[in-house]
Amino acid sequence: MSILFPRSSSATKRKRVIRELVQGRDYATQLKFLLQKPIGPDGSVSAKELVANVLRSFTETLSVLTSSEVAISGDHHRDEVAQNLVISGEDASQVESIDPRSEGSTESKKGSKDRRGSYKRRKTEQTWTIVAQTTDDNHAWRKYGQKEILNSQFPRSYFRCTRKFEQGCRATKQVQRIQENPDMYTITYIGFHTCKDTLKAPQMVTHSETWDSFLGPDANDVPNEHDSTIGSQSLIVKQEYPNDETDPSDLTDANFWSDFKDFELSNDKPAGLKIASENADTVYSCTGSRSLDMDFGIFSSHFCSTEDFHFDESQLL
DNA sequence: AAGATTTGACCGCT
DNA sequence: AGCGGTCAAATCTT
Repeated sequence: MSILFPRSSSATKRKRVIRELVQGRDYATQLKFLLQKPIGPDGSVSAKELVANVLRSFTETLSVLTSSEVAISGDHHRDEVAQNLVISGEDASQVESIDPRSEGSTESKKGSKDRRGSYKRRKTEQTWTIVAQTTDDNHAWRKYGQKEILNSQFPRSYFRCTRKFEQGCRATKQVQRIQENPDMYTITYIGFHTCKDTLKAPQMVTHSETWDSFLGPDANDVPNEHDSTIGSQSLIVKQEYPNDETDPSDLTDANFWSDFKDFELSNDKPAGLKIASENADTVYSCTGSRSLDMDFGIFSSHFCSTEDFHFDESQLL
């Protein structure tokens, strides 16, 4: 990979660029919010598209910048970045689609120590975290572990997709009660669902049962096209790109999260243009630069109106 | 009986 | 060394 920013000289410059871009995008997000309020059935569409393009432009730039940051870091710094950014091309060590144990297991695993624990950590997997009142997210999960966590009063539970072995779905999540507020859970999703979860998790999120209710009455500005395709069918289409092939109509994550900001804005927040509230009931943060097309189902029904999203841009800096 | 959960063991990573 | 993620046998639930 090529190095776009010489590390020593341009590090601060790079940060500045990113900061400015982030800021600019936030402004565009706010503008978008303003535009969509007095929405005329026909009038504001082009303006919205314009703003969406601005947003996308920022997002793309950020994406390029940040991915080059990955390229720069060929050292320990890499891990830190990798937590936050998608690594192009999956780590070869974790591409197993189906757990090798499930079949074969021909090796002598009984006699001596079994092979439990011999796995590759999925460090480069995209992760995102929410704080919510429910752990239910319309996906079928199978609990596979629980751990006491240091300095944490509540244990952390580990779940994998029930389709892991059937379909090689690699999605996992971790759930932990919040110490300060035991009614709430921190839920960390790791990896995307690549399964067709027909039983519990309809990937298709219908408009009426999700965003409408989520957004409230006057949040009719349902995402479309690049702008924000959350919950719309185009997301489902993107399941055709389960890995990292580039989907021309792909959303970048940041675009995606920007749209969640919109939801926050158009939700229960009074006209104030607060993008990320520190005291939000629900914080949403994301790592990874891929679109979240596999998992919109999780947002569909459980983000109650008091919840907020937060895309933590500071992770990029 | 099959699927889900529990729980101690195992092991990668820092 | 020890934390945390995963495994898998035992147990529970449906």
